[in-house]
Amino acid sequence: MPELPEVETTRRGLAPVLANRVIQGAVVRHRGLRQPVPRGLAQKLAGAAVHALNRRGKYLLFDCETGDHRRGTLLIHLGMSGRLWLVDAKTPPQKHDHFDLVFDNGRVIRLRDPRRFGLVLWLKGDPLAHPLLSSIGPEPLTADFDGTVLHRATRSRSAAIKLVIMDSHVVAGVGNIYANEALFRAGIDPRTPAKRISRARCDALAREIRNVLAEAIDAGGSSLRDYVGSDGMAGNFQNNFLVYGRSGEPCTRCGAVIRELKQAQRATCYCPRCQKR
DNA sequence: CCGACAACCTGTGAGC
DNA sequence: TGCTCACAGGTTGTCG
Repeated sequence: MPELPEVETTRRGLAPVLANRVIQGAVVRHRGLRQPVPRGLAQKLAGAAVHALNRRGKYLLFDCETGDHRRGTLLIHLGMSGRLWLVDAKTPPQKHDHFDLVFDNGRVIRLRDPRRFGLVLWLKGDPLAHPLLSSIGPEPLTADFDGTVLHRATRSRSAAIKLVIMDSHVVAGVGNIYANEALFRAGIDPRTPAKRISRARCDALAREIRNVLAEAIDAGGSSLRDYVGSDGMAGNFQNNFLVYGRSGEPCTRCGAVIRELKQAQRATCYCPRCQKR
């Protein structure tokens, strides 16, 4: 399931499949995603070459050149329950298989998304200028993001730090799990008002956000083929969660009992002893 | 600008 | 076994 590390894992798994390939066609079985899948998308994609597969936050960007030599971007977001599977053209679609990208070698990238919070769009021109992407914050794994950036972005925010690092306009791609994990690693109470966090602790938090995301990508990367193949999620970083899903268990660092509460209707797990305001 | 909250949708597991 | 409820890895829009 799709947090930034899984999206990146998916990207890395699919990129070699796309290299030097032409899209033969596309199949739209259900247009009712977060936004309607645009009419005419399949015709637009037929005959297009994919030059690259990029990622921005949790969005996948297929950089395409259509049959009439126009540049465009197929934008896919996996929402809460979306996955991309690599299958053969003859594989029968199952329930919730809403979209296929069919390649000239008979391989198919298939989107399965039960909850339909995902997105399939066609963007003309500069994709990063599209409203969905233009206001996204810095990529956490590039030099665009560090403690200085985080400190500046949090000065006006009285909301809890966990909510602020999950705000995609502050930093791209930090979801519920990794927000919890990064705050534990940085020793910060998730309820702390963001503006009250010192420069030094912003440094630590930015560093731990980067660390946990990078480690998770490495863990997913160890079983790339399985993930993008047909066996579903094969990353193993879930074994490395230190707080998420561990309420009631002893903290791995200090032994105190991990607690759970709700912030904006999302589960927050934290160690009451290791994490300070 | 900021924060709180509802909305979108289906599947799953717990509890009765 | 079956019902109801809470909850799930995300994002956007609205309202005060």
